[in-house]
Amino acid sequence: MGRGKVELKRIENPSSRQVTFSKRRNGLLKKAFELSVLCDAEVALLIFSPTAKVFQFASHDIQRTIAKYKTEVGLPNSDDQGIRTMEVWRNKIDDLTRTVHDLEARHMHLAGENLSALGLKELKQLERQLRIGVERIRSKKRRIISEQITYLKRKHRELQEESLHLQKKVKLLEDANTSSSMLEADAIGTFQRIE
Amino acid sequence: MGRGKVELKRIENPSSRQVTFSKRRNGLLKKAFELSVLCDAEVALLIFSPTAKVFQFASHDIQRTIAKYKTEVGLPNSDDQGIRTMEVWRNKIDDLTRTVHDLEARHMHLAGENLSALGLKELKQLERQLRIGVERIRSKKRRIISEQITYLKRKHRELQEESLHLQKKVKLLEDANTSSSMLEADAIGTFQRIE
DNA sequence: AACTATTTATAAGA
DNA sequence: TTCTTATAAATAGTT
Repeated sequence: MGRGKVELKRIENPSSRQVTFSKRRNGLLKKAFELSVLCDAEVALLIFSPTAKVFQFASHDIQRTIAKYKTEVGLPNSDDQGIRTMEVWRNKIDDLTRTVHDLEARHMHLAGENLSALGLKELKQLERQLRIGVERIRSKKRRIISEQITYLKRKHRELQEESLHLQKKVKLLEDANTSSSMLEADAIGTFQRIE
Repeated sequence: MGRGKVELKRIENPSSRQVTFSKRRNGLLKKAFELSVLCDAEVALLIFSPTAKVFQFASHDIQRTIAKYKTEVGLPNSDDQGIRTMEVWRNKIDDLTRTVHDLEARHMHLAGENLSALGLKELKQLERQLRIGVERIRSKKRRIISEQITYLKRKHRELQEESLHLQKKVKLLEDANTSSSMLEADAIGTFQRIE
């Protein structure tokens, strides 16, 4: 409808494409509106220009129309999917929360708090657990201490030996000093290096 | 465009409304298509007939177009909101997971396992904690046991008294039996009730 | 943005 | 629904 027939393909000339877009967009919006009025239809029309501008017509609330469409078409309505995902996550959170509560309760029990709900049997078991724990910790402590003692003894021995060695050296140097004072500087240098 | 001009208002005659809907719907869909091709535009068109039938045209993926529209218009894009909610939940899950790990580690320590990473200081503190726990548990145990003993003693006393009482009753009945056999049935009834 | 020659859409009728 | 056709409306190309 115009002076010439147009081929159904992208208009290459950018400016005439822009003009045509503007004209036809208005026509389309108008016709969408007319359809909705004349025929009592629910219409939603979204147009993005190539330059990413948005134009829209909606005879009713567009959110609702879109939601209705999604339900109607029965696509994996992203909302539904979201709800399912949410449920999975909620379950995960519930699980974790329960685990945390359990652990906190156990922890309190082990700390000897909040024992009111426990019976004699549970208390006995708990005590046994704690005694085992204490024993293990003591044994670990003993091992650490014994290792430290071993280490310190060895260190002590080494230091003693070194001390002895130095003593000898000092003696030697003192002897040398009495016979020749030329060696003194050198000897002191050696001493410092060792220290 | 037609034999007569039409007023822009709902067509009252249902059948002609239906006909007009059908014709104009096709026209609209066609024009939407043409716009998208000629002008390289992204177009989405949703039409619900009054009878709730859906018709649609979309030049691109309609879900994406809708999402794009929502973002563009800056409405509380349900996707974005969902993503934000998800992030909050993810953080919650991370927090809980960390808490669980911490608690499990503490628990293992209290059980005297996995002590390798701990130093002498931590071990001492741990031992102290456990000793306190053990002491509290023992005290609780003692209290329970003492309560049980008290209860059992009382019960024992009560039973002794009851037993004595019954013995007396039996004696009484035996005495009565020798003097009058008319009372026997009644007496047995009483006995059973008490038991 | 306006104009106008043409094409296109469609109302009414069959 | 579909086809036909007269006519309204839209719009391509021009100014």
